Amino acid sequence: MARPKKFDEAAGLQKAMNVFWKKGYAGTSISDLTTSMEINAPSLYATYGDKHKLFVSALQTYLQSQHEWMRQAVLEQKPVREIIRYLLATLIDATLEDPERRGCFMVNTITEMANQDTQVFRIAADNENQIRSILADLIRKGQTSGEIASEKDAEILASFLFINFMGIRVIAATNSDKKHLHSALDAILSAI
Amino acid sequence: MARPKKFDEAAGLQKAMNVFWKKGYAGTSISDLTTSMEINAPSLYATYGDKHKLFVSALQTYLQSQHEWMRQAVLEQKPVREIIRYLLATLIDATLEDPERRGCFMVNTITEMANQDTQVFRIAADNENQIRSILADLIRKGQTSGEIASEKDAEILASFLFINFMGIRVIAATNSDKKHLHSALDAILSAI
DNA sequence: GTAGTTTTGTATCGATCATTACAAAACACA
DNA sequence: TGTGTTTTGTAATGATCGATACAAAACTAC
Repeated sequence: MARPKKFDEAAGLQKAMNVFWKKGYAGTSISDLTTSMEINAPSLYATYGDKHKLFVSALQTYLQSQHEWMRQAVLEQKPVREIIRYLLATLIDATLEDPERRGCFMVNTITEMANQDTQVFRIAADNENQIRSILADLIRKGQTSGEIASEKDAEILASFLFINFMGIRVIAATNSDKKHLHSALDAILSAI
Repeated sequence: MARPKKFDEAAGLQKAMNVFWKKGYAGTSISDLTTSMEINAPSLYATYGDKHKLFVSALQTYLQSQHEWMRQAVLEQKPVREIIRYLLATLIDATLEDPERRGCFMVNTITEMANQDTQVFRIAADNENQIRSILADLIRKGQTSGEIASEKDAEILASFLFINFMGIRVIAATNSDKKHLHSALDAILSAI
């Protein structure tokens, strides 16, 4: 019935995500996006809406893959502490191995816009709740199996872990000392 | 010999800092700055250089006050754990009480630009070294006084604390649950 | 007062910003 | 082979970007 699209919508969104991730919202121009996505501005607007809508879509794409990865890791049949160490260690390694050192797209977005963009603020708050919930479940699992002292408050430990997730993402953007970062994991785990 | 300046240079820098802190580097326009600083563009350029130079000056102003505050706190004649708790608690409260929820200017800058601006990268790395050094000294003080187990590695504990400083600054930008954030401090301190 | 120096205000620079009008191009279906 | 529909490419919109040219204004030193 009509001329078909020349590009893959999901692939374009992925490209957009990578640009926003690297340069931030304000630092990314439509020209940056059309160049990277290899489409024209009218196609971008027709397909993804305006810049802000595309940004939100890119962010949610990122969060989905992030959550999926975390849920996968949590399902593993391994000691809970090992899972937690794996999560933290993988965050460090991923950040250090990224040649562009982009850190965490969600953290970058929070620090850039959460205080000025209510939609972004809600997404960030929602993300925190989801991840804290995953972590709290994991800790409760460790408590029922006896790996973690059951007197401890799982919600608080989850918050503590979440703080360290965020902190590691920031530090690893400027500190390249892999050994040093990994050794901090021992301190983190000692609090659990 | 000449017409004197109508505005206070240091006060203008402070105003600029507050704007950059809230809106970030890319998100701040020269117009935003001249409006807030109540000077004209030519005065801004003549006094502070270009936008990037002004930004770096603002960031260094921020870091100086931050370091001064921390060095002051560390000098207090109180138990080391109390000092650490005070530092963390004050960070939480300051972030929550800021009506603009700007978080930490250094963290915001790292996540916005450290991967694209070598000067900012160096400033961030230098800041990390300074703060980690202050924290390591504090921990060593606690070890000589017997408050902290001397088997522990002071440098690693300092890194651990630094991670939590950064993490708290990010979280407190979107999570307003003061009680909850404060209760996470117990977990942090339990690792020391 | 006058000369010399610097800051100020105005007005503008070319470049780029996000967004869109418009028409040619490319397909599906008849 | 048309007809209808949607995407594409080009080109442009007004607005704003960072940065300055220029001259009037404001001060000090003489």
